[in-house]
Amino acid sequence: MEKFVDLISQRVSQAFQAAGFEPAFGRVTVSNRPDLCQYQCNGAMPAAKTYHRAPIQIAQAVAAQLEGDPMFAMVSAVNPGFLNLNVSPAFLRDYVAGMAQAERFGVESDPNPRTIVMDYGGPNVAKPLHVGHLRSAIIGESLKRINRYFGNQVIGDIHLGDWGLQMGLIIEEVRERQPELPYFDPAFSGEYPTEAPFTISELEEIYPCASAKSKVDEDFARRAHDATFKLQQGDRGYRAMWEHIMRISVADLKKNYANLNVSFDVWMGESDAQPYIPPMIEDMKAKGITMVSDGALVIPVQEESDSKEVPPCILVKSDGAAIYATTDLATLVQRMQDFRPGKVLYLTDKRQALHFEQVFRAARKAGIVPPETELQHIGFGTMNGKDGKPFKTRAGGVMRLETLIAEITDYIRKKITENQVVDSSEVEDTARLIAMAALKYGDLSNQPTKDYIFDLERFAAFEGNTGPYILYTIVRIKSILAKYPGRVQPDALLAPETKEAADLMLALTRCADSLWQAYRDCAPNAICAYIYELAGAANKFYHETRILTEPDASKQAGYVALMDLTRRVLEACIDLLGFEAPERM
RNA sequence: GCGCCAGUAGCUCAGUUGGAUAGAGCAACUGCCUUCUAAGCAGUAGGUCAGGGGUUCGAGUCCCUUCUGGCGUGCCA
Repeated sequence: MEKFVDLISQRVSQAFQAAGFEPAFGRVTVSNRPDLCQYQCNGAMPAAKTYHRAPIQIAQAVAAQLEGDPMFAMVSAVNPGFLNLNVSPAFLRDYVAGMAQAERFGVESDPNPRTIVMDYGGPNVAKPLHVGHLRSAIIGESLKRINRYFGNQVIGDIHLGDWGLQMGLIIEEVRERQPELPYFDPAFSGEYPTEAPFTISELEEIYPCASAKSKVDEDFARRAHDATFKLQQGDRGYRAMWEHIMRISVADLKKNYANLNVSFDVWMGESDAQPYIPPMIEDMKAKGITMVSDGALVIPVQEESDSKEVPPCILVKSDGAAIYATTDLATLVQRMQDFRPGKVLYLTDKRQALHFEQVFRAARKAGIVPPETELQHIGFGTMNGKDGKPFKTRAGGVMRLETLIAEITDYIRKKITENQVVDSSEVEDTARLIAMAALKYGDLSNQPTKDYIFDLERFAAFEGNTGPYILYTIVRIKSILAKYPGRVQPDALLAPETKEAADLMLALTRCADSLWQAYRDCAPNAICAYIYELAGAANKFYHETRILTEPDASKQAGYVALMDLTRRVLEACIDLLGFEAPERM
């Protein structure tokens, strides 16, 4: 379906043309003065410049063309040259009824869908997920769903950090603790044990311990580097140890992401890209785009138009080892080969912006991606504590994601238990759903690129602009629908008789605009802003209209149809954000 | 040093290609539950849009400049 505001714009553009002006001036927007009108067109003012006439005269001429049009209930030209518009109840009703019966509310897909590889999550194996991983997971999951909604084929790849120095650190630390293990015996030629010599919780303790040690103990740091190198050279024992680490860690990661309702289609990692590195580097050398600088092999990526200095992309460090840029490039080679994507979208902390700029330029120079394949990096901001500094536990450490989720869930569980609306058997599931809504809405309602302050009590509050408020609105509607004895008939919608009904319908018509904006700008926050507006309109209507006691059956059916469509739109939107609503709360 | 991002109500944030009186929420205060979930609704109060200059009929929005904060700036990821 054509967007509601576009239909109005088209009509007003015709009127501009009929009055002898460029139709392009007829663009209509949602009114910023809802007390005066529903929609406005400001085109008469720029047109005044072109045609050397007073803006109010132009507005009046256009208004005259629209006189009596069934689309509008009110058209007026006001000083200095605004065109104020109200749509007619019948026109509004028909559009909303069309939405109710259309597939996906009449929101059109992208006419040029692509295959999109999304790189998000990015956890390191053997390190517990912490709050720093939250944003990538939440924003990534939402963008994946939004891109799919518009018809793209999206492949979500977790891109595990499974090949860097941290693997050497872990291996070296395990060796210090258990030197007798066969993995460390170069003479050992038998089968390695199938059971890992550590559990997930031991593994999670080993890494921070080794990492701290490497910062004070130079000799240990050097041995960890050696271990990393040996692993990368394919040492049999180290490889077996690495596989243990991977198996245990990935199982734990899957569990944790499942708790967040975040999923990936592909569980590949840095290690999977390794085989692509040597041929890729040979190819780059053959193309003559590399050079040796300070002992490292690099690709210069500085461009004439740069206002800043862009350091070269390092492929091979002076010690002969690969670096993350190398791995990212090789991963790109792999992705082009496996998926032929039209777009590769990366979600990481915004501090990596320069790194991706370098990698993208190097990839273009090396011809790894064709010109038509888009490379995009979305750098998101940091999640800060109430003090405005990166979020920490009270003790000053990094907070684990599990802990954070448990804290929010506890807080919510306590509140819903006090309210006693939810059956005790449903408390746990309901608390989890509300906690997810609180956490995800709290994050997604901010612009992805900005830092934001995480405040448990604010996010989990049941009032104001929060996830729980949205859920509460849905639950209230569901409650009415459950008590309504008849069947919901989308076509029973009636033209609005009250301001509340008209405002709710107008809010519903804006669904497509918000979803498109979220899609175009990679901005789930546009959906949050929209459903907050829609939920507000729904609550006002709910408050002003008695539905279940309405004696007129056709009016009642109309109200129910309106409520049901509102519920469906809200539920579709929160699904795109990655959470869902309970039956009661 | 250079580059990028940010600065809007006490706090947390919106603010569409430049449009009318800069919007929400929280906190504060005031109303509304014998009636579909009051986790709601209605209202009051709260602003030098960091400062200064410029472009424009019109600037939170565009340009210049100053200040403040954050981040980045070749061998960590």
